Amino acid sequence: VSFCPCQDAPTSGELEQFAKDLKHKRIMLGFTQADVGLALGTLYGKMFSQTTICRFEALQLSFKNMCKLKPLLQRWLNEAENTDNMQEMCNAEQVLAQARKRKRRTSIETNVKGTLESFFRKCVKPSPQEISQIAEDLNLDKDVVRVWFCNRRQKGKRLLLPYGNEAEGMMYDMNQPLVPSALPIPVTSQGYSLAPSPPVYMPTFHKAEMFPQALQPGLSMSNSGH
DNA sequence: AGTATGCAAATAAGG
DNA sequence: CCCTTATTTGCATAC
Repeated sequence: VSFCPCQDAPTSGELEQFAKDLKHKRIMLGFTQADVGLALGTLYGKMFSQTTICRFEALQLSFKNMCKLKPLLQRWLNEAENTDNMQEMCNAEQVLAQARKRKRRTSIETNVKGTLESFFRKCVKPSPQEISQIAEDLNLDKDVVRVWFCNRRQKGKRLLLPYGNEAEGMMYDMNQPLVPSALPIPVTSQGYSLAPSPPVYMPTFHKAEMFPQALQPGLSMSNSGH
């Protein structure tokens, strides 16, 4: 049998409340965001970074993502409030290092990135063999290079995407397929009304951050060094 | 010392 | 296995 990923589909209001609660109690109990992320690892075998916990508390994740993480954090909160030996859970990283399911994020050095860029200019889509070669040359993992090219291609397209304009309306409809009816919003019959691809949660109403990350503030081309 | 954030790795899902 | 598109996550570092 299967079970619905979104068991009880929290409402945006519930999420807001929970996030607020979590943060408050977390601080009361004397834990940092990093502690929580680590504890989730010992609790579920899936740890998270301080960044993610931070974003959860600030409701800066997509609605779906918030729903997915809520149960985990809910459980952490319960454990933590029961004054167990939480301290240990936050330090058992070594023993449960396998708790890290996700591959560690690789940091590619600036100069190496430059080299990759030059390869990219020569060939946007290298064959597996070529990728292996490049990987060897740069002393990187083959998959790291392969993924780099995938992400690079994706970025290329993103920068090329046509954006109508950045009107204040914020009603981004990107590209409506071929729907004759010019309905601004698809109106999903739910308490949560956002376009097909809700980028970020958006508690009340902000104005920025409507776009995932494609829209960059002002300049989006060259990046002045530092 | 924690927490926020920009950029972009890594991953999920359908081919 | 690899690609693409859409998203999730986190390193690094600014705050």
